[in-house]
Amino acid sequence: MAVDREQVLRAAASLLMRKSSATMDEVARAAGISRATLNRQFAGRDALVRALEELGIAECEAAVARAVIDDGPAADAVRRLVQELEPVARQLAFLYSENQLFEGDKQNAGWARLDARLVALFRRGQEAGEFRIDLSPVWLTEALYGLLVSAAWAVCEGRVAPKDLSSNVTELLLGGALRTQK
Amino acid sequence: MAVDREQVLRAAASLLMRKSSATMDEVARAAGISRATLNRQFAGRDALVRALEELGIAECEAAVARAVIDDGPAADAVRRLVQELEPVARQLAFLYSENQLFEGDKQNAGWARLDARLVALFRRGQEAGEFRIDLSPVWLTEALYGLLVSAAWAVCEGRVAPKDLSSNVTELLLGGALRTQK
DNA sequence: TCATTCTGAGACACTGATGTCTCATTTGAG
DNA sequence: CTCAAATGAGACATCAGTGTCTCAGAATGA
Repeated sequence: MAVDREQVLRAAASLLMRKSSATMDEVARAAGISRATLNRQFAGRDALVRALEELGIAECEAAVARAVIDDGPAADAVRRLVQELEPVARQLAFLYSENQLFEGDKQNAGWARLDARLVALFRRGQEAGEFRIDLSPVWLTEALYGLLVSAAWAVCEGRVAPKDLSSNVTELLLGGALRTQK
Repeated sequence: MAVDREQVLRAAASLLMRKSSATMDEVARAAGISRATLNRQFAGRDALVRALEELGIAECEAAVARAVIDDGPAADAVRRLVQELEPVARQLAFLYSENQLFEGDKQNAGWARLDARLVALFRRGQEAGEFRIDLSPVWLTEALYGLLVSAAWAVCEGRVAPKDLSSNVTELLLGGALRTQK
């Protein structure tokens, strides 16, 4: 028995990303368990979404850790980061559209921690002369999230090849669309 | 009397962007009308969202037309486009998270028309040697949407100044985060 | 083997949103 | 002013989703 809690969360994320209005019954069926068991694991839909958020944050933080973003050139750090973040992109896309998470006044502090890490990375790149200074680190952080989510959607709809996801995000974020002579 | 249908739609968009789970009653109150009248104007929540989508598409197409994206350098066309698209960004952000719109098999053809226009713009830029060719026009289009939505969110949460929205999107999309010698 | 624990299926009541209706009131045109 | 049209407020039934419960059956471990 022993329901694999994490597997349930992954199935839920996968379904909810495509259909955020999915029923608890649909979520349960997608996870291969019964609605009763789903309710035993997560006390209500809200708790499920919160757990999803918690898992997403944890995986993002793990990705940040693996990418060792404080070492070496900031541009390379961004490349590693996006690479590591790629598997989390789908879940991020769901959480991104779940703005219910951000309207309460008890937002998960994990996002602030993550933001701080990324903002620090971009600021480091600016201070090292790698990144332009007319775009604020906060905006660059938001843009990174946004591009990641957009790319996940595009892949999900078959408009972009999965293998191109990470390079697309990285190249656009760092280099932009214009041709430049480096 | 004569309820201003468009004003109702704008109020609904403004509310639904922040709280996509808002009740029809809340929407009505936000628009300054009664729930009965709201239901007289839009037969059900679904019809309301569809009308919102229709309005969003129309405004985007109007913005595209005003930006005359087929004239002059593609980069300048993108700048004009983002400038014109800025007022629609909030509504776009709502529609972007309303993935219910895209799961049915009767998607609004307006999106395809818009996509085609933008894809053509980026392709033109590539053929003119302005844009790099290792990022597909489809991806650049998705990235434009994504950055616009991210920026709208960032502004909405006070992380980015409203006046910087358009330049942030344009600069990042075209030039990227790296410092380059042009 | 037995006992414990967990699961699945179904039934149940409850809640909240929705759509519809009525009726008094207000608005605006003629 | 007069009247038709539209609005607001409220009541109402309906419905889908939810959370809880029970019970039988399966899995697990001693």
